[in-house]
Amino acid sequence: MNPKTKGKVTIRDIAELVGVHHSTVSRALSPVMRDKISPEVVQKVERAAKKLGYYPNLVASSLKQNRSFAVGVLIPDLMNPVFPPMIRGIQDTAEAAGYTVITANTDDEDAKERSALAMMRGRSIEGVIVATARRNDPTVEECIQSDIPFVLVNRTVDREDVNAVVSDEDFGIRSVLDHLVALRHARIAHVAGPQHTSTGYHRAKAFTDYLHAKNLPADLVETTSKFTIEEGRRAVRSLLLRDNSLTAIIASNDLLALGCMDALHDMGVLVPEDVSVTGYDDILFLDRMHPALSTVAVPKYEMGAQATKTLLEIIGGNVSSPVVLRMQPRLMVRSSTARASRPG
Amino acid sequence: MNPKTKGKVTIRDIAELVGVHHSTVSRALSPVMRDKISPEVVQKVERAAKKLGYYPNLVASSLKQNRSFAVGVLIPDLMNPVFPPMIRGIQDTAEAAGYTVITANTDDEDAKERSALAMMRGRSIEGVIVATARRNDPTVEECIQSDIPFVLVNRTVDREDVNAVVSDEDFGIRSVLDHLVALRHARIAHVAGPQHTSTGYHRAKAFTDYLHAKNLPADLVETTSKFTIEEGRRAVRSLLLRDNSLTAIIASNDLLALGCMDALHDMGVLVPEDVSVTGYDDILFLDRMHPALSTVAVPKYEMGAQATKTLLEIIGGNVSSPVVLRMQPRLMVRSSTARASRPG
DNA sequence: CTGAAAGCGCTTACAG
DNA sequence: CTGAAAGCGCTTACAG
Repeated sequence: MNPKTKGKVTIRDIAELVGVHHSTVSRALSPVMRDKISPEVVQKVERAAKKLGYYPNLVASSLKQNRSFAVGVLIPDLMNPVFPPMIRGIQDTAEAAGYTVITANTDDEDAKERSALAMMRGRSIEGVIVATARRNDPTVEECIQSDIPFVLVNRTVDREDVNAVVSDEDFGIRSVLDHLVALRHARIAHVAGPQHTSTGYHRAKAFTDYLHAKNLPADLVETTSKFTIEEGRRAVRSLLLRDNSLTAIIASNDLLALGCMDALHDMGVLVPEDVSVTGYDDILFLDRMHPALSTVAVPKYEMGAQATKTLLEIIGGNVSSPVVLRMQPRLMVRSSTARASRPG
Repeated sequence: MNPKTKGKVTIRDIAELVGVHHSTVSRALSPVMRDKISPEVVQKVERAAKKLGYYPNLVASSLKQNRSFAVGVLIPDLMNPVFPPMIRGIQDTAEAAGYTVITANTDDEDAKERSALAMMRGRSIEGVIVATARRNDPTVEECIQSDIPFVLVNRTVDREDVNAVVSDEDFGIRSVLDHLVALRHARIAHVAGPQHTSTGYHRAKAFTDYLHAKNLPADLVETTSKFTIEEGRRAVRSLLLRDNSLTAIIASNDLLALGCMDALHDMGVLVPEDVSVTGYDDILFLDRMHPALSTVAVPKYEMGAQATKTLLEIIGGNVSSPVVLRMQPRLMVRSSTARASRPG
């Protein structure tokens, strides 16, 4: 049962027990080399391995093969509800391919990002999935410089020669605007996310582009410095101070939208009777809130899974030229949006 | 800038550049061995390392030292909102001590649990934090057998010679019952969690113990097979079929409570006017729901942090005798509980 | 089909 | 204070 404590059984112990060279044991245990070994020996080795409670030492194997079968993931904060589904998608896909994933939280701080990447490089990760990218990102530059395979997810960078899996922000924002316009809203505001992120930037751009195309005013934009509830509160107050004729607010993500609803509630403004509010991402439990937040659902799990598949292909050398994959998001109409209180 | 691509710079490259033996480089780069090397050499080595863009190969170092500076974490599912804060507590604490964490989802399936542990052992993790324990758990037995340092978190096992960080279930359930009794509830039901988990079991036990002590009936207990919303729905229907005089339901966790509220809503039973409902854990956004769920808050981040500290101490050889740490939970009264509709 | 040898990049007693 | 050697547990050309 427990022949040697501390899991110190090596390939040499098996070799000794079976009476062959340890290189033969190595081959017998390797799925790809196994067919070069006689079936009887393979069987003996397997039995002995089981009997001794052998676990292959992956770190020795990594060192020799110069592969770690590990990938890194950089996210801002695990506690932000957008990420768990994305990471689960990454983990499931990586694991199915025999890879381990190492996740690090950067809190969107440059120092943490650098040290996380350094740690990952030290662990010889074969590639990295980056969910923390800013439009101009030093970490991404480092990956390019150092030839580390990487795929961006959720956010991307301005340069277009990289692999990325993002949501189609333009489509998402247009769906929201179509919906709001159909509800007769004319004074629509935007609580924009940080402009150094592709999500914040492209959603804001989609917003103004749409309104300009329809000859509607696009002056009601308040930019935030972080995708947080607090920033959402602040933005709404500032917006209402500037112009209280607005009847709808499109927030750049759900957390900002939640902050908007909080502040509106505090000011006695009713959602959706007085003002409609929308979010983006479709995080957990939005449908149970009061009012239930209308939002744009992005396929978080699938994005993680897809990014991982792409990364694994790059690692495998199937060097498709860089491509950004735009996943189609879906408008979720719930009860935070209604007919405009003051139709345009 | 980029002297060698692919991060292949080794200690030998530095040695060559500086003109010393590679073992000297190793010493100069090691915080603990550094003082055995002349300051000038140390400086030269550091400069050369920076110039060449050197990253220490942690896998080689691990192999030699037989330490990996990595710990494993076993959780059921990252997407269950109880876990992200716990894992963040684990990651922050581990990282501060120079450790990397590898997380695996087991979906409470035995096969996944075993293969996850096998993978972690292969990666020479120095210890593991287990959030998936059943009261009688083969994985825990394996850790004991194999002398793998481990700490349980959230759930524990029946045997008491293990380290565990859990919430004080008895205290938590008593707080809820005190609150409900003060609101004049007399027919109180319990939607119990799976009895093979310590949380499900101890919360149920606390429930019946309390009522017995107060000479109140404790017959309204419905046991579920999983901590899920669906099981919560099912349990409530079954409970109401058995006895519709109940005025309050204590669910074993928040997900079950959410399911209870859903089913009650579908049946036209008002919460809290007709029936009060409570949860356990205090997951994200409960305060924004409708009605806001009263629950027992457990310090998830702190539990993760504490479990990690304990694990690191065990690894360090500071073998305090096994101790289970019971963190004090806190009753959060919100709007899903109110005065009994039919006082006892 | 199998063995013997070399080596992945480090660390660390052992000398000096 | 520094060098030379050995070795962590594997894998894999090279022979046979």
